[in-house]
Amino acid sequence: MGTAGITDENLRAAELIATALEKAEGKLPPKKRNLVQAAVLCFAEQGFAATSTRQIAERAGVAEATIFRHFKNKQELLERLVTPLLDNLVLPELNAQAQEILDQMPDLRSMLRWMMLNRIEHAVRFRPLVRILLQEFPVNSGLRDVVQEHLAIPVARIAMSQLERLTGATPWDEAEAVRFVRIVASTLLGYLINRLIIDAERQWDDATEVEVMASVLADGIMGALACRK
Amino acid sequence: MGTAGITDENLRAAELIATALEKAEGKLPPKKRNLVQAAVLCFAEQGFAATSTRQIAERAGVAEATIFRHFKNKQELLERLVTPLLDNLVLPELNAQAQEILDQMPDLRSMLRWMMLNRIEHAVRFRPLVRILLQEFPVNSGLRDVVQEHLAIPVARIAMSQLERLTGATPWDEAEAVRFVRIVASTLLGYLINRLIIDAERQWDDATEVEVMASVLADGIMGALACRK
DNA sequence: TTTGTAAGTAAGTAATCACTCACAAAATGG
DNA sequence: CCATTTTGTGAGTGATTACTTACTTACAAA
Repeated sequence: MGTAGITDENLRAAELIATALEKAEGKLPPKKRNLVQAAVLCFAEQGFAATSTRQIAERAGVAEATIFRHFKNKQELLERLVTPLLDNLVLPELNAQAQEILDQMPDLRSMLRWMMLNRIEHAVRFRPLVRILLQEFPVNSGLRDVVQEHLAIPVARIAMSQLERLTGATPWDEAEAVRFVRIVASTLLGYLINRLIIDAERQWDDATEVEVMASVLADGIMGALACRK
Repeated sequence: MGTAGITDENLRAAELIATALEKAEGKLPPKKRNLVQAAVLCFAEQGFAATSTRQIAERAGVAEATIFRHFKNKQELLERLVTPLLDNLVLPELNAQAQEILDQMPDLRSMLRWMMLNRIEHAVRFRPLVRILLQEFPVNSGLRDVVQEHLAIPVARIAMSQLERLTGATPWDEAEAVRFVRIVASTLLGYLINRLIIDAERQWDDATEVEVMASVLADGIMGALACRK
């Protein structure tokens, strides 16, 4: 079955997300755990506004009122799903493990290659969460703020320092660096949209794809810096 | 006022969209025209699912029933907004005017520069439409099909032929070319998301931004092709 | 055993949803 | 002028919405 694999993967991802949430909030009561998993799947499949609380409750095998025992409203259910995950899962791992490895990368191309593979791996594991973020980002200003503060800003900070270290560009032009970071982030984001949403069924060879992206980006950025001089 | 400018721009864009729609469907009855404009604005601001038919009708100064006089349901209202615009506005202009100019571009970098500036200009003019497409793309499969068939495929075809002409790469590796097209499209899309959604208030100097993007991409792609040999 | 609290729910609430219908006004064509 | 079609609407439809209330059950500490 074409989609069955992805459905299975999403189920596993939802469990992963619930477990990750427990690390932030302490052990969840069983029905609250079910609720979280069901909500993740519904929001990812249909979007936030198109998902009803009744639907979430049914999928979780729980009474609708149980949702409002644990979350004050639907919006809070969404944000309490996303925020702790970004804070307790994406960021610490980014700051601790990744920072060290990144600092050992000898050149821009290796750094980009490792960073992209690492991010893709995570996005695939937490696919439903990524879908929710992509969908709700433009329309849900509460969520947009969360993503900006808890994801975009810290990531940009790390990216800037790595770029400064590896390009050896002096004097350091911050405005231009922001443009480079945006190009790299856009390339990765565009790949993820293809990989996770548009063409999720296809067998993707991440290593090959990343090799091309890292090569183009590293060459391009180095070239742009060189001809400025 | 910070947002007032954008609100005004959106109002003008909605009129533009309605006028463009008239080229496809013939002159619209006045209230239908109002409805189209109101729907565009509501969908762009809040998303499709979060917008009620009542809200659209009120904004258009029209009875709710009038919507269903002209459109068989809410989903059809959305698709009848998007499809004719892509077909009668984006595509012909892309095929006729642009193809000639593109063919005269001497190198990859100039081609990318012109193409990106051209697309950005259009995206800014039709900002609400772009927002709708970005928002509903992941969640609305009907709309996704429309965008794929009426936008992505034709655009990719043109991009591939230009890339083949300007890189002078032989033998021509189609799989690799798709990757290049994806990187270029991702870069442009990422810029548009920043420019139109995340940081819409800011004064953007498109020429400068495009110069950097075109430079990085052209250098990167040429470099990647060269070191393959 | 008592007491307090957290977890869970059946049965509601009023409001809102997309959509229909019967009918009037206006435009159109002969 | 009449006949027909198009455009527009007020007043509804039943279904569904997010959320509440009053209540029971489970469980742990005193």
